[in-house]
Amino acid sequence: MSSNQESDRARSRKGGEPPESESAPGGAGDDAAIESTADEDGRVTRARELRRERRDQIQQAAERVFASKGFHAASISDVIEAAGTSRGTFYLYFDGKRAIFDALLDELFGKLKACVRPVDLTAEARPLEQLRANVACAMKVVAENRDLTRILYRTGQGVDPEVDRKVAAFNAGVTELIRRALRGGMQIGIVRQLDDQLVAQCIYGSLKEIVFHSLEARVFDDKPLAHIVDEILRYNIEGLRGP
Amino acid sequence: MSSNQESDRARSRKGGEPPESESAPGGAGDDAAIESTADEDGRVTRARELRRERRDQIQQAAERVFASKGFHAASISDVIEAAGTSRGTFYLYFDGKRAIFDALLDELFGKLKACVRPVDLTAEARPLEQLRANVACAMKVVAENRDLTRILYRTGQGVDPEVDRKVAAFNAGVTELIRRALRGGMQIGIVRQLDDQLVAQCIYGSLKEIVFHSLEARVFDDKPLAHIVDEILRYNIEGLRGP
Amino acid sequence: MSSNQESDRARSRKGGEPPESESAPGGAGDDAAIESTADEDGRVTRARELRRERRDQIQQAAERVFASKGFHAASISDVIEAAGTSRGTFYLYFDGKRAIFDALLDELFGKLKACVRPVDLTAEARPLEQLRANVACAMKVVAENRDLTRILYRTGQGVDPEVDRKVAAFNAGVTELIRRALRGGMQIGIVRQLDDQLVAQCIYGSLKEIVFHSLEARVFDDKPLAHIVDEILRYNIEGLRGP
Amino acid sequence: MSSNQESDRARSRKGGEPPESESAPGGAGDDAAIESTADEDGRVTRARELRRERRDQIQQAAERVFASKGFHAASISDVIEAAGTSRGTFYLYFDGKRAIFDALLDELFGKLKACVRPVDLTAEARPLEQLRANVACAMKVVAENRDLTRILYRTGQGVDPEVDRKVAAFNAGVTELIRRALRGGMQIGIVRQLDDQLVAQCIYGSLKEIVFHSLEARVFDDKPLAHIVDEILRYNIEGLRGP
DNA sequence: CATGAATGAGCCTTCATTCAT
DNA sequence: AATGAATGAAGGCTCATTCAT
Repeated sequence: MSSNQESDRARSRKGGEPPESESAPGGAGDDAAIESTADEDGRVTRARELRRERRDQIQQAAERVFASKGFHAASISDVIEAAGTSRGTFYLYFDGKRAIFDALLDELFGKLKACVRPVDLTAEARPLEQLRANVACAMKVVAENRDLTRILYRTGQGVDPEVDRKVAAFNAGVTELIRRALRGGMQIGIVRQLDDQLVAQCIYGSLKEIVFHSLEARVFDDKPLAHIVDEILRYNIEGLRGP
Repeated sequence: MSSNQESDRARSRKGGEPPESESAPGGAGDDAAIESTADEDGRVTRARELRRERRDQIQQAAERVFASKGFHAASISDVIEAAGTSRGTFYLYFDGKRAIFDALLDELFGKLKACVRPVDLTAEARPLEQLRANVACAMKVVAENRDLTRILYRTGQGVDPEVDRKVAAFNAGVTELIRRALRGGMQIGIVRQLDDQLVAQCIYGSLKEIVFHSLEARVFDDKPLAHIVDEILRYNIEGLRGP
Repeated sequence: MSSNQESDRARSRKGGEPPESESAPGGAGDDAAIESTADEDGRVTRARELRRERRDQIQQAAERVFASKGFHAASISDVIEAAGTSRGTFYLYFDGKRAIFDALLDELFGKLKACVRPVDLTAEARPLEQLRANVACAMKVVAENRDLTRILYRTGQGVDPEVDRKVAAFNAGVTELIRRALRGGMQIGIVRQLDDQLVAQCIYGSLKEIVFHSLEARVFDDKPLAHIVDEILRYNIEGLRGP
Repeated sequence: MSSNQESDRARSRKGGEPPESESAPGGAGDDAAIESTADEDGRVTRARELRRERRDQIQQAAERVFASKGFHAASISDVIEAAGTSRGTFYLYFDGKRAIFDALLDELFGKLKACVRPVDLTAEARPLEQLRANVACAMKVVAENRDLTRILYRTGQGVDPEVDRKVAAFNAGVTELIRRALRGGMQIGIVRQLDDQLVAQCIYGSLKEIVFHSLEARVFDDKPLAHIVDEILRYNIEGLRGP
C-alpha cells in the first residue's frame, strides 16, 4: 500500500529539473528584456543549485544514518535530524524512505559501473592489467563509499520489490560482464574450458566477499590495496593448486 | 527499544528445558504417591513432547512466512496465522520476533556445520573427495532448506546486533575452517603459497554466491548437483588459466 | 489508494461474529466433554458480548464526537479519548475513520428504514393515518438520534465516494417509496395528476428540511410533534391555496 | 487551530479594497508632481484591474477544484495549480482555504439573492407570475453556477463555524422571505391558515431538493425548466389532493 | 497451558501557511 | 507584486508485546 503513494509534488520533480519557472506571467514590463532575462536566468540557475545542494544534504544524511543504523531501524526522523531539515522539506525532495534508499543505490551502482570497463583480450591490450585496474577501481570506489556500500551489504534485499530488482539487475550485469570476458578468454585460449555462467558467479562471489568483508573489518587499513588485488587475481587465475 | 524487552515467562525458559512441570500445582492429592509419580513421569514426558511439537509447529510456520515475505515485512500475526496458534501461545514459546529468527538461524547453521568436516590432507584420505563431500553436503542442506536459506540471504544483517553477531560468527567459522585447510595444504605442498586469510574469503565468497544464486534461480532444477560441485572445485583448484 | 486499506484483523471480523474459537486445538481431555463444551460455549458467548459492548462503546463515542465537531474536524484521537480506549483497540474494531462513519450511517439508515412502511391506499386502510404514522415515526427516530442525524446533515457528502453512494442510495430509496405512493394515489384518484418523480422529490425535500432544521433549532422542544406532522401533511395534501 | 491564523498581510486587505498601492514604493521621482499624479491614477487603476483579474482567476480555479474534488479533499496545491499561480500569490489574495470558500459562498448567495424579489400580493401584480419568476430565476442561477452550487451541496457545513453561520443565515433569510409572503397571503386570503414558520421550511425544502437533485442528475438536460417550475408551483399551491 | 483483547509507542505522510528573495 | 522552498503540527495507522481470564 504505502509504497505506491508518492506525493505529486515530489514525483513531478523526481527525475529531473525544477519547473524552470516558465517565465513570469502577468503584465511584466516589456522593455529591457535582455537584462531581465539574464537576471532571471541567473536566479533560476542559482535556485537550481540550491535545490541540488539541499537534496545532496539530505541524501548524505540518509547515507550516514542508514549506514549506522541499517535501513529498517532508521526512521525518517533520524534522517531529517541528521540533515538538519524539517520533515516537510524531506518530502519535498524525496518521495519517502524507499525513494531515498533507491537514490543511494543508484548513486553507488552508478559509481561502480563507471569504473568497470569490459576487458579487451587482444595481446597488445595487456588484459591482466585491465583486470587489475577494474578490480582496483571497484575496491577504491567501495573504500571511498564505505557508508554507501555498507548500507547495501547490511540491508540485503528485504526492502522492497523495486530495490530487490535493482540489486538483482546490478548483480546480473556484473556477472554478465565477467561471463563475456570468460567466453572471450576461452575462444582465444587463455581461459580453460569451463561453465561460464557458474564460474562467473564464483568470481563475482569471491570479489564481493573480499569487498564487503574488507569494509567491516577495515582490512584496507592493514593490507595494501595492491596486495589484495594481486591475491584475488592470482586466486582466480591460478587457483589454489601447488606447484 | 522495544525489541529488547523479553517477557519474563519466556526468558526463564530461554536457554533450556521446559520447567519440568515443577510438581503438580494446586491441591494435588498426596496419597498414592508412587503411582502418581509414575503417572506424572508419563505425563511430564508427554507434556514435553507436546511442548516440542507446538514449538516446532510455530517455528516452521515462521520459516515459511519469513521466507516468503522477508523478515521485516512479516508480522507476528502472519506467523501465528500460519501456525494456527494464538498470539499468547507464540510468546509462550518464543521471546519475540527476533528470538524466533534467532532460532531459525541456529537451526540452519547447525545443519550446515553438521555436514562440514575438516579435511584430512594425508595422501590416503583423498582430500579432494572430502572437499567434494563437504561442498556437496552443504549444497544439499541448502537445497533441502531453501526457505531457511532464503531468509538469511534476503534479510541481510539489519535485524539486530545479536543476529549480526551470529551471522558474522558463522561466516568467520567457515572461513577459519577453509583457512586451516589452506594452511595445511600449503605445508604439504598441494596448495601454492598464498594469503590464506584473503583466499579463504575468496573461496567462501565463491561458494556463497553459487549457493544463494542457485536458490533464487532454481539452478538445481536445471544442472546436476555433481556438475555444479565439479565446476566449483575446478575453479578453485585450477583457476581460470587455459592450458 | 488509502481508502482501500483495511486491516486484515478488522476486516476479518467486519460484518460478523468473532471466529467462534473453532474449538480448542491440541490434545484436550476427551472425557467430560459435555461440561467442557458448556463451559466453552458460555465463555464464547460472554466473549462475544464483551466484543459487542466494546464496539458499541467506541461507536457511541464516535457518534458524539462526530456530531459535535463534524466528521472532518474530528480525529481518531478525539474518538478514542471519548471512548476511553486505546488507539490500537479502535483499530481492532473498526478499519478506520471512514469505516466507523459508515457504521454510523448504516445504523441511522437502518433505524429510519425500519419505521417507514409502504402506504396501503385501499379505503379501509386509512392511508392518511399510515402516512401520519410514517412521518411521525421518522421524526421520532430523528429526535431520538439527534447526534446521528446531525452527523449526516453536517457532513454532507464530501467524505468518501462510498459514503456518497450510500447517502444517495438512501435518498433514492425514500424518493422511490414516495413516488410509488403517488402513482398508486393517482391511479385511484386520490392524488391529482402530476410529475411523480419531481413531486416525490419535493415531498422528500420538505420533510428533510423540517427534520434537519428541527434538529438544529430544537423545535421539538417547543412544538408538539403532532402539530408538526399535521402541518406537514396538510401542506403536502392541500397545498397553500386559501379557501 | 491552524485555520484561525490569518496572515497579517492578507487580513489587512480583508473586507475591502486593495491597498491602493499606497503611493509608489521605492525611490519614485518627486518632481513633476502633477503629471505624475495623472500617470499614477492611470497606473493605479490599471493595477486595481490587474488585482481583480488575478483574484478572479484564482477564485474561478478554486471553484472548479472544490466542485470536482470537494472542499476537504481539495488542497491549496490543487487550486494554485489550476489557477496557474504560485503559492505565495494565493495567500496574497486570500487568507487561506476557508477564506476562499467564503468568497465563493458570498458569490453564490449574492447571485441568488439578486434574483429573488419579495412578492407583491396585490391583485394587479399577478403574484403567481412573480413567484414563477423568482423560482425560475433561482433555478437559472443554479444551472449557470453548477460548480458553485455543488460545492455548497456537497460540502455541507462541516467546514468552519463561520461558514456554517453564513449558510444558516442564507437559509434563514430565504425562509423568512417565504414566511412573509405566506403571512401576506394569509392576510388577503389567498393562502389558507397555516403555521407559517413550518410551512415556509417545507417550501424551501421542496425547492432545495429539486434544485440540488437536478444538479447531480442533470435533470435540466431532460426536462424543460418551465415544466419543472410549473410542477413545483402546483405542488406547493394545490398540494397532492386529487379532484 | 492457551487465548486473544488491549495497549501505546512510534512510524510515515500530508498540507496549510510563512517568508526571504 | 510574485515566487516557491521551507516549515512543523497534526493525522491516520501498524504491530510487537502484555496480561487477565
